[in-house]
Amino acid sequence: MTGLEEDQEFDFDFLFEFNQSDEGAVAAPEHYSYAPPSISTALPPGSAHPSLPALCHDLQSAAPGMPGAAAGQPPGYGGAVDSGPSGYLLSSSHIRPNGAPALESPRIEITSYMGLHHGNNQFFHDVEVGDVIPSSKRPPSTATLNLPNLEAYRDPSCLSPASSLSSRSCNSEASSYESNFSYPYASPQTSPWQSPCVSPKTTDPEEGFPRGLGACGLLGSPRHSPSTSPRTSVTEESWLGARTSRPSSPCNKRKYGLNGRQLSCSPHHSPTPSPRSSPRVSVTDDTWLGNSTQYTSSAIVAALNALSTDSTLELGDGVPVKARKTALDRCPSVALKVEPAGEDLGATPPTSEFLPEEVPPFQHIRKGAFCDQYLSVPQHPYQWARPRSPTSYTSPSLPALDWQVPSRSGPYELRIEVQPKPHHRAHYETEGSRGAVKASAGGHPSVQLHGYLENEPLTLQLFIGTADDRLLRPHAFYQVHRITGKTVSTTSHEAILSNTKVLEIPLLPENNMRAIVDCAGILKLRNSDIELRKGETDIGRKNTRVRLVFRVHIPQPNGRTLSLQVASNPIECSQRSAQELPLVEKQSAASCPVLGGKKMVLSGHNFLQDSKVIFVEKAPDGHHIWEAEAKTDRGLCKPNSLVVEIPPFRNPRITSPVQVSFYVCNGKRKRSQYQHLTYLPANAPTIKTEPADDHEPALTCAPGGQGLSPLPQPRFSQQLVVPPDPGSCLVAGFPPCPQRSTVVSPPPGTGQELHDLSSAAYGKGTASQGHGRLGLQRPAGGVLAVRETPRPVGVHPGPPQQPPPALLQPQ
DNA sequence: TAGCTGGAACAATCC
DNA sequence: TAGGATTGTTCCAGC
Repeated sequence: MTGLEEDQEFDFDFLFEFNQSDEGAVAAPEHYSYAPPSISTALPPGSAHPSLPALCHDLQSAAPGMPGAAAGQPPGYGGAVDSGPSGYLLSSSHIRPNGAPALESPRIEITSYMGLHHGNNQFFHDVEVGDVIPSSKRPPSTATLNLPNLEAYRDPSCLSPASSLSSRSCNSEASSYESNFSYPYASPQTSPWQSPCVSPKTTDPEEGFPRGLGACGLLGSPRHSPSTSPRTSVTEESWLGARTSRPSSPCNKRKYGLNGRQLSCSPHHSPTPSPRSSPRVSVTDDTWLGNSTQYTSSAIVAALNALSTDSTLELGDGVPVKARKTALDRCPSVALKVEPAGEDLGATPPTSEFLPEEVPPFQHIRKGAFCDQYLSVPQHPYQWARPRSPTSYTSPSLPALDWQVPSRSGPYELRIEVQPKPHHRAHYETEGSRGAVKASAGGHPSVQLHGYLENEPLTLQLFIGTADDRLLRPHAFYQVHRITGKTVSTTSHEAILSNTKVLEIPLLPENNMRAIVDCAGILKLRNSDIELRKGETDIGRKNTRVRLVFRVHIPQPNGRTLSLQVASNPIECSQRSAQELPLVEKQSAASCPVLGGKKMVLSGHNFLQDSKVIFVEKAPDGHHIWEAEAKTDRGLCKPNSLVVEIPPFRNPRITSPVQVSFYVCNGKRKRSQYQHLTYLPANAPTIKTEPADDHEPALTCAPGGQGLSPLPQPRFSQQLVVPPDPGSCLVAGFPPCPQRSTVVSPPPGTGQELHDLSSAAYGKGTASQGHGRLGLQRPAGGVLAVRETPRPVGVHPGPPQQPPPALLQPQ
């Protein structure tokens, strides 16, 4: 329980309410006991400048409580943000005549880094080549500060696949600093013009900038691409991916892909087709992601991030995923701190919000320099530029996207009123949009913030999150895609936060703080492109399940910002999977007497007459220690429902509830996600077994479930101050695997996260118990936040904040 | 015409 | 290692 104690401690200390004041910012670090200086230990000799710590880290990295974590993390978050940034920014804001940031001497590393970018950076290169944007137009400051971001952001979209050669090499080698930067030049094939940014559509004023600052503006994307491009999405979609033709797999899959229309006609492609020789765009990926930063200490990257004016802009791209996760993701928060405007990152309002006069130097840079990262919004009653109360909205720090944030706190609750359909075929960059995610019953998902009585509109953030057994985090292979058009009634903005595209939707008081999400599609990025990112450890194959993650940042009277988050039920995005894999959306029972025999109705999709339902008990290490096939009533089997008789548990003498998993199997490799069910001791009172529709959180959530619960009860009790959310646990059935595994059924957002946590812990049985990889934290507001520690970065020197892999890894 | 959709071909990868 | 099964990605066609 040592660990537990520590966690608990975190719980209370950890804040998700970010205080715009130093106090708040520092809070986290303090709790973590992070020693800003710790950075130095992690950073390369040169990078360990005192100033960096402040800039670089964020909360993410370490699981609080972990020794390693403590050492690594926080410096950045708290201290860094508050102290560092401001000062740092100030100084950095001064731009050198040449556009390079006026960094202070100690930051030699950074300076050099920047220099590299400047000189070698693809970004710059492109710009020059493209000749699209006069250098004069690019504010030096912007260029300097954003460079990393730009690059990162842009690479994917702008680089032509052709350039991949170099990228590949970079990838593989990832070794030399030079190699990184070299490819732009090295590869003659790289055609700056090809940048997706060139998409005709981009020409649209609205669309143009949005894509990311970097993407377009900074790139100065010529946009002269053939207007013929049929897909509007090109621009948007390409932002991330390497746009090109095919390459997904290591080899080009299709002959025609290279020769065919893609090359010749595809509007997406740059006017100047890239030589076949460079089949892959990966360069882009590498470039944008790992490129510049990959050779740099993550800390430096973070620092750069901090320098970046725009929180939304991130260096992350240039950083190995791992690093990115740990450092960059948080960057936003850090960056925000820097922003005086008082915009919170998450709620990041469009830059447009700031009036030039009002905008601090950086903001200026941010806005003027590059196009906004935000897409312009269609006319709508809601004014993005609508002024916000400066006093309350100044909180600079916001939780990184991979932080686990509760869905409810105090009087507020962010709730998904209408869940999305369990299936939504995502579209590739090479395809046209497949439309917005819809609700099962028709219409679209909707989200509402309850308990908010102010008149100020807020911003609802939406991004695509994972739906696996691990903690919720931005999905590496999917991005939210903004849908526009006549059929879309909801206005939205796009922003990029740590490599993750975020859709920002207004939550208006006049709409009861409810938003109908009819503007969000899902873009699939090629596995090969993502997997090639430095440090990316996730694999795309069969990783086709996502969740819509909604966040809102509520300004508090005390100047802090309260962040709430809720995740939808899982959504299967693969065409084939959606057609073939069984899917359990609901289960009529959450628990059953240990002797079994109880009938349970499963609702979902793709059930077959010969579908089998297998119950399994997993050991902490994930091994199945018991398996039993449930009897199914074939006569009652329908494509959307299945009736099974729960088999008796292997040990009829259990004295405490035991949670097991089960799945529907349609054949080899055609299994549903794990669902959960709790066996109750024979003499124990049945907690409750209700139809899934009832969304009974109970059962599993009952304290009695301790046996299964990976996490100490106290933890949950604190978090789950909230009544079980209907949409959560049991009901959400579908994939919620992890979530349900817990004994608690928290609200969709929070709960899920928590569940994940627990499940992870349970599954792994590792350190998670005590203070596993996750940091369970509790905001000042009393809300706990659980955060998954960053995935270990394979390639780079782990950011200082990185905790020991073992502890960090959820799975 | 552009955006959505459903379906399926083709190729890489897995088993 | 060969071959079938899967899965990912792209293309096509219809609405």
